[in-house]
Amino acid sequence: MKNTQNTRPRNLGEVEQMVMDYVWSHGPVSSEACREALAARRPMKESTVRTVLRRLEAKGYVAHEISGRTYIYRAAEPRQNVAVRAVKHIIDRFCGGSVEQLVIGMVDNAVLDRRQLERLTQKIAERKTSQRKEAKS
Amino acid sequence: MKNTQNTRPRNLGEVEQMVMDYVWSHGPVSSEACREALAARRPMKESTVRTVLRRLEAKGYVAHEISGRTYIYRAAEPRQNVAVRAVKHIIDRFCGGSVEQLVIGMVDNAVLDRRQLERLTQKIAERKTSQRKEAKS
DNA sequence: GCCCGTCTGTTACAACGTGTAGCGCTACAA
DNA sequence: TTGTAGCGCTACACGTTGTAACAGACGGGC
Repeated sequence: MKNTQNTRPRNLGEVEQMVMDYVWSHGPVSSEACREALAARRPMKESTVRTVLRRLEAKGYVAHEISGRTYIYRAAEPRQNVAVRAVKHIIDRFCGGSVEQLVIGMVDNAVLDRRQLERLTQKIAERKTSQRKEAKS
Repeated sequence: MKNTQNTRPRNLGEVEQMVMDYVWSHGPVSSEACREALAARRPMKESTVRTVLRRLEAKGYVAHEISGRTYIYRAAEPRQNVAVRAVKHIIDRFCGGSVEQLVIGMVDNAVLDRRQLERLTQKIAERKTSQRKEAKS
């Protein structure tokens, strides 16, 4: 419904990931701001950053608005959504859609423990009731 | 502890994925058997399949044993483990390790519903008690 | 013992993704 | 008007993946 860009949830490269992390953490940024912020860990020319940002936009990860003459990039989607989609993809790919097997595996691998799961179940129960209106995707 | 091959959980390509799916579904296979099985959906030369299999082995996804003169490939790890590791990776990368946010997001995105989660909590409770012996990685 | 078919190892190559960046054009400020 | 900040376009090197040919080795039948 909003898949204007690409159909495949392509992974991000290392630099792309770094940039996205920054955009997600600190709201809207200009390419220069971004470059400066990452300069310590990864020195890049400004044009490099811009290219990355542009590619990220092509992939649908960010969108830009223009402030004066400067492009201000902001995340198109919150981090969490991307994570969820990525996980969904994994589930489809590896588990044939069975989330259960995955979650069980997560518990077995100590990624998730029972206590967390219980808390989650609760939190989710709340959410669920407060938003059961929309059921179409 | 057994990371003899690579450190990064590189993604599989499309064909690699298909091959892995086959290996995971049907136990140990020869490259020829694999080729034949996938021929319908994707015709490939036998040498192509072999290359893919060899690369998968280099990546640590499969291992081979020799039967006569033929290489028999088998999955090095069950599907589920790979899925879990992939998810773990996503969690680290996107959620700063917070599984909760992710799972909540999954529910919000209808990837997981409360009923499933409840069932899971139960199943997991069982598992947990029947294996609390091992706590080391 | 020799030849053949079968399997494997090696090598190649094109397409694509990603990191990195230069160049030139435009528009605003002095 | 001219300098300069900021953007689009283009390029290129490198690694990954899909695809495959070719050559060497080995085991079996004649």
